Amino acid sequence: MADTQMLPPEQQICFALYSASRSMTGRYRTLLAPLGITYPQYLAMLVLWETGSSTVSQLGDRLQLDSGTLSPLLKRLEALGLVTRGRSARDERVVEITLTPAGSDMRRYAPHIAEQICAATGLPMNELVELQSQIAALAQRVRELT
Amino acid sequence: MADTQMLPPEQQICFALYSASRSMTGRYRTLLAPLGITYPQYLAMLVLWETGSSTVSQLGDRLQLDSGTLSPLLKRLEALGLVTRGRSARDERVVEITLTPAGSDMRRYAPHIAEQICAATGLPMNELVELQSQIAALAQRVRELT
DNA sequence: TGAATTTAGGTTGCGCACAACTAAATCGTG
DNA sequence: CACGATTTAGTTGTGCGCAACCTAAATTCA
Repeated sequence: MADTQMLPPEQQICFALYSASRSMTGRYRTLLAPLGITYPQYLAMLVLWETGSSTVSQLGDRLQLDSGTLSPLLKRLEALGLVTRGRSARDERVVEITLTPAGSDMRRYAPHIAEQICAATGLPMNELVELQSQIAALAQRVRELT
Repeated sequence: MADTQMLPPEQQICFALYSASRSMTGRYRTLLAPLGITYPQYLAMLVLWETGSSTVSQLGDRLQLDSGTLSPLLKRLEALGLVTRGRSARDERVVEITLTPAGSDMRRYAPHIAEQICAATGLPMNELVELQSQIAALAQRVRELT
């Protein structure tokens, strides 16, 4: 267990993740500015483009976010006219988030954004996929420590 | 450029980084709770344990954070009695952040924390180092796109 | 030397994250 | 069926991140 002792932040895995995540989010900030949404809002849109409609807790499961984050975020997407929020008839506890036509239309910009992001990494697609899966596996292992 | 088109968030590199970063920070939250500091505060302490004393902009360069984040963060560390803040005599624009004895003492807990974090990744040290350097390189490439 | 520029740090405002808490609806068991 | 436990969202409060803006001090250089 040689020298985990006092590594500088630059050589620690968590700082690499923290720093890389913020760098990538900054890239998204530029790309998403014309759409008027933030990166976490874009993540919610990605799920909705796939499902058409989701409950708050389904979005929370997909994005690993709780209602304290999602409730105000989804209200902002509603204020932008991209989604509607409404209580389920079957179960009044549940809030269904549904894309509006404007929200669906926005999907047209997604391919261009994804392409720009991949280019920004400077990695070929096969390496990108490999790195992605390693990081996702790491996240899951850490998350599952309760 | 096969299918960057509409991948779900779970298969995108940025979401992996974002999710992994939050998982790891959550782990640090548990480990740092006894010390009463947050992960970003811990990062500042790591730099100060190495240097003894730094200016705000030096900390900003190391951690890639601006004064809008660091100024209030450092005031909180000062309120906790871990650092002192004072204008440089040579250059009145510069604020020097210096460890207090209590701040230096806290260094004793660092090895245990680093060990717990490495264990939480579930990776052997050589793989951890390899992954860290790939992610750090990615972050730097993205950051350097201006 | 004195005006323009640069640099260092701080403030404000907004949007996450997350803990802790609340209210309402539903479920499960006796 | 009753009633306690669980589930679902929302609210509040704190601490980041970051853009935009501000002030003061130092530097440049005409």
